[in-house]
Amino acid sequence: MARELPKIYEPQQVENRIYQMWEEGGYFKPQGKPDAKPFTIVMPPPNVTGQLHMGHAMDATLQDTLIRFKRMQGFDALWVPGTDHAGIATQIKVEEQLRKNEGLSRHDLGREKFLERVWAWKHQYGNRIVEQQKKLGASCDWDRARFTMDEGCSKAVREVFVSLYEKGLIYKGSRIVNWCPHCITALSDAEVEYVDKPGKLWHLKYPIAGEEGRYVIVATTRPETMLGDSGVAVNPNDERYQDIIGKKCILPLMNREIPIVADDYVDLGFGTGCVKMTPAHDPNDFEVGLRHNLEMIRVLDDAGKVNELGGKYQGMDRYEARKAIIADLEELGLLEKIEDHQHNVGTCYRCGNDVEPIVSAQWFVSMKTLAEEAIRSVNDGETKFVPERFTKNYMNWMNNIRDWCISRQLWWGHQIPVWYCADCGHMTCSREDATCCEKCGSTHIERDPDVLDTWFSSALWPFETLGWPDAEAEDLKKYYPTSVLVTGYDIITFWVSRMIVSGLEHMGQAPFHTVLIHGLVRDNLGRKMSKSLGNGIDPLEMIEKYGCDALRMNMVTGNSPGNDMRFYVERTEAMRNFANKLWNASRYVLMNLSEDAKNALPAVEKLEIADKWVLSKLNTLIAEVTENLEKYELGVAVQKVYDFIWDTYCDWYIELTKARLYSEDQERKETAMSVLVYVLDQTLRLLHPFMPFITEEIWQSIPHEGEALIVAQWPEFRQELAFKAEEEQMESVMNAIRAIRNRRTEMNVPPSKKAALFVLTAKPQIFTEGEGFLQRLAYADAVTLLDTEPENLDGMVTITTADAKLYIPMGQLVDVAKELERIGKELENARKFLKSLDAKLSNEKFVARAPEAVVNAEREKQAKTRDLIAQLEQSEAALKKL
RNA sequence: GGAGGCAUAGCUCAGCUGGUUAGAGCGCAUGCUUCACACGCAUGAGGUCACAGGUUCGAGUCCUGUUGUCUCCACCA
Repeated sequence: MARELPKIYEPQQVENRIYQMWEEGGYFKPQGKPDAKPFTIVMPPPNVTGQLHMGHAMDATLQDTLIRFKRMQGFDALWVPGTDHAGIATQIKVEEQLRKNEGLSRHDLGREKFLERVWAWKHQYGNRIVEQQKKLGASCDWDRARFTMDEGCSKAVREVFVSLYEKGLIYKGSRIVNWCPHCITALSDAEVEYVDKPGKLWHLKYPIAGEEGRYVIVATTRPETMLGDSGVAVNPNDERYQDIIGKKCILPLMNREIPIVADDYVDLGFGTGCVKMTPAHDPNDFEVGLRHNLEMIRVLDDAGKVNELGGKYQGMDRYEARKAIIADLEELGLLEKIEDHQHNVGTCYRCGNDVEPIVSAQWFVSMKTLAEEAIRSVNDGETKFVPERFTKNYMNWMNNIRDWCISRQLWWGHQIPVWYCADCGHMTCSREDATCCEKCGSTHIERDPDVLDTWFSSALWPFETLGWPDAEAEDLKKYYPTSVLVTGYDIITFWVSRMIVSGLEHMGQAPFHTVLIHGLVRDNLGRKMSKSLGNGIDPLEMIEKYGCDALRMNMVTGNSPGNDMRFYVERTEAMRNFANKLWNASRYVLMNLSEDAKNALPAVEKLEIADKWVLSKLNTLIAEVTENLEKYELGVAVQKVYDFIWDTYCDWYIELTKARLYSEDQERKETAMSVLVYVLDQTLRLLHPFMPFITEEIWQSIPHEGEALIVAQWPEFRQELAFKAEEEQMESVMNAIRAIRNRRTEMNVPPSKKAALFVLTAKPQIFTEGEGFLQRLAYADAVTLLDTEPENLDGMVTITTADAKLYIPMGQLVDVAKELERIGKELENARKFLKSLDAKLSNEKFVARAPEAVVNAEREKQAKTRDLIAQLEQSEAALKKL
């Protein structure tokens, strides 16, 4: 059992082996007893094209920590993994490859052949991200892994589309959509990134029809759209323009008569107060156009070039056309002025090109009624956000909901299940692939070429992964609704809110009761990690260098839910050091362990004060950590475990046991060993959700029952191990020890030299009980324990700690003046503190209203501080005599 | 324009429902090869908890305002 362990912990030697052991042991599958409550998490599916980044590391760590915690608590814990087909991202990736390797575009191959290529790509590379997640220690049930384009998900998507269509919640309509002329597809609102850019505001003169020499002046940032103008609008309350409302003006260059209308949309204060209306190329103009029956003239094609309605500008791209139009207007004297204008330009989140609002026929989900239910559900507390403030975020979006454009002009994705009849024009929307028109029976039908927005399938994730639409699927019945959803705040609207909507609509129940939101991982300057900045830190590299456990610890320590985190390699390093600390503490235990040692606590009578102290502290730790984890305060929980291991267990308890371990007293030695092993075992359990690998590795080496730590039982508070009194006594001993060390350091006493500090304690029994340990800790040879007060106090300085008095022979003081100064400072502090306590305690209101415990504590402090001051004064006086 | 976050030690951040003389990691200073660990041990320096008010016996913690900073949503031609 006591095997030779290397001095330095080497995660690389351990992690893969342990992970394999877990996987082969089937421990990632739900482990609950038949009556166990389920605890389910569905993993936010990463893109198949994805490369593991710090965001994934954060995501996975939090989820894995929760799952492992609940698994150990005895829940039937299930973590469902999967990947997302990621429409545009994947398609572009394969297209790029195609172009690079074969010089072909997707059109050269044709839809069917191209899709074969994408699938081939998926089969070759799609598992990469999964393998990378395993490096994070993710304990997902990989056998249940799903892909948003697999058969089951496709069925779910089809079912949802058709059923929403049948309910009239999906419709095809002309709307202004965000169009990317480079990617040649519509983008949802969320896929547009607004970038502040310097631009120009061109003031154009439109002649008023029939009134020679009179103009309206309109301002625009996109003059090329004037080709499609079908009106000019002013505010109905604008006194400047009352007389021209209802008149017409001549659209320059196109020589078209367009009406001047009045609409509230126009802001009196901006520009000239006259706005050109281009209903086909601006969302606001579109709305105004509908109200006033303005013509919809689309002048740009899908690639952003001027089309046949653009007169002589046909064929130019939008920027060329802009130049040409400005030049022409200037020549005609119709360019009033040009102003610099800073404005927010929508750009494609993929390619970065300016988005062009274009009117086109797209599919939409009517969100209004769906959103109402989603709002109600969260209001009723069926789903809670942690931290709570993100509820506002969610509500804000839901309350201002707009219809969701779900069609994308791509090939990779779920193709829209609608067929158009060439003969009667009817649309057939069907769960099965249609072979003929459902209305006229014609076989001249053609399927809609568009595919669905990737988020359309992601929105179904919590139930499609569990077997839906098969309502009888076992997993669905058992694990839906899921428990917690863990994700970053950046996709609350994209994803979380849409899952809530779909869960309520199709399952009749919100998909999870808690949404745990985390922040973004930023670089050490606070910037987002991104490819273009090249400031990303590769989690796999960190794992290779410091170990997975260290990286995971970095993700949870010192971070609170919803807040961003700056990534400091130093922190990972610190966590690596912590792993090593734990490793060596365990080595110490194992080295001293006898062959036949068992993991059982000795009888209470045999426990010594230090044992009771550590057990009692452990007890508190268990209660607190469990509570923190249940409240999703992972950062607080892990900090406590960390402190316990390093401070309580290593720096104090292990040191306290040394005297016994190296003594001849076999019984005392065994007691200490048993407690050492017991506390280590319990601590490993508490730490396991955070640092799964090293804890499992160590746990396998110490005496244990059960197969693996991953499925071991979570520790519980044990009333019989709460030793309040001993805990306090031990703390007082520790304070004395600290004071001794402090004196020694201040007096520059080298360890080899006796400091000749004499300790008298108010509780001598504490000190006499385990002589050995005090000596050791205080550099024993330098301390003499006294049973009674020294008879002659002359030549002694007295220092008082909470429960002990330290007598220091003057001769040992290196510098009397320095010591006097120190005492002076301490006195000053103590007097100040006492004054504040006196004031507090003489305040009747405080005594009357504060809880008794608080008042008593203050009284106690007051007494102690008085004592302290007296002792300090005594020392001061003694020193002054010298 | 609307909403929200953050502001605590040199740096990065914890601090739960208000209650010890405010904490950690890193960094810094001093000493230490003490028989688990120098990826270590010990000791220490360093903070009017952004500013101004308010509530309270009591505020880093709750409320209001100010300043700085970041983010989300909407997007004005």
